[in-house]
Amino acid sequence: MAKQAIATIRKKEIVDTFYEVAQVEGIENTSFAKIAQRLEIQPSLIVHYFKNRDELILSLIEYNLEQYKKIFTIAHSDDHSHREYLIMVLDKLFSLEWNDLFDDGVYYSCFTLIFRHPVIKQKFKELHLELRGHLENLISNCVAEKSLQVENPSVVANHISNLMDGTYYFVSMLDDSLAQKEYLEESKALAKKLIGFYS
Amino acid sequence: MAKQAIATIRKKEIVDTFYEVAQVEGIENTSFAKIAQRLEIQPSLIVHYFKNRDELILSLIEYNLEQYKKIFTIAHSDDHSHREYLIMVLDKLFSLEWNDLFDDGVYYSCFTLIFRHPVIKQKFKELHLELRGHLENLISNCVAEKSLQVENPSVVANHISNLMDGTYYFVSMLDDSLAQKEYLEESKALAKKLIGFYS
DNA sequence: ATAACGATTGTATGGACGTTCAATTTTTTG
DNA sequence: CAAAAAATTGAACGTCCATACAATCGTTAT
Repeated sequence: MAKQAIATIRKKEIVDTFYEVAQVEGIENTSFAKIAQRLEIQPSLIVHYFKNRDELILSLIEYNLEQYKKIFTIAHSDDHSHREYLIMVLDKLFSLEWNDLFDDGVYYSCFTLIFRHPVIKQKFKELHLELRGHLENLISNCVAEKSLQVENPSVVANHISNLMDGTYYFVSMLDDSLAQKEYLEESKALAKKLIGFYS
Repeated sequence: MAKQAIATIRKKEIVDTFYEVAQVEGIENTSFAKIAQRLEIQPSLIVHYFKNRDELILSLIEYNLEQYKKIFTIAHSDDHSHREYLIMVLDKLFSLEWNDLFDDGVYYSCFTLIFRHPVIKQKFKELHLELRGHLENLISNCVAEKSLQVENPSVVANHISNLMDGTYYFVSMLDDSLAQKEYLEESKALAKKLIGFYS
């Protein structure tokens, strides 16, 4: 195997394993030693690739944010109108599909780092602004298509995003996934109402 | 001073100092030694009062949740109608006054513990359900008073709460407090709209 | 007044941590 | 095939940590 490939794979392996361990133990309790043990390598090899712990955490965060972003990606086939597409996106946004993409515990743990690390804060901010901009565009498309009447797409995109973020925050405190779904449905209904779509 | 009083004061001192250090260093980097140093006592004295780290963290969380709860407490004088009171509460909920009550960084750090500690999860859940119930009551009072027309106070209380939680989550990524205020205002406007109050 | 008790100190321990560095193995390059 | 470079090992270091424990000091109760 080419060396370049080895380096890339190893780095990915290490970040993945960091993620796995962090899911169970929490980021703050995930050490080089634990990651190395699970990978059956020496801790010093991790240092070889990541130099120090901060760099490793930053990689974890970048991985996390990439995953987060994926929730928005639905193939936009020409079969659908912008309106239909927007509805599909909303259905996905207020579903439990996030769980397949990332672990809430790890995600929120990374998030808390924004309060002490300006660079991380910036990354999170950019991601969220991007997603909100994306949602705004979808709404604007519908307005242009005249399939939707929304006065201020930007504001509505913010409202829906806030609603969504707050709903996930809340349902993460619930153990019953049925109850989670109901709360998500309730919020989704409001989201649709906000764009003037009554289901 | 009575021994009982000393014990109570010391415990409070320790939790307060934990909080202070955690604000700057993060919970995960706040050790017995650091707390002790700031208080000019021996680390072992902390152990004397808290037995182990988990117990200390639990106390921190309880302190945090008490503070959180305070945002809802506004004296309800008889001078105000339920409707006026509700508006006052909403104004407060969507203000930056939370910052005076607790540190967002510490709060979210505590929150992330819900994903690995069922007891903590339960505490957070109860708090939020209580606050949502409280808000629902305020709305119901207005409906009874006939100063508001809301079909389902419970659902609307959830919507407003989700909106609020999501808005704070989002504005914590912003550095500019003016921008924070604008986003909060935007969300507050929707909250008022949701109860049929147009300002 | 003295015995008991809680508050506090001081010291010690063992373990985990991040990181370093030199040595060794494996792969690539010329 | 030899030399260079990268991957990996293994051992070691100093630091900090949570916690244990025995000793002391001060207060309270009898």
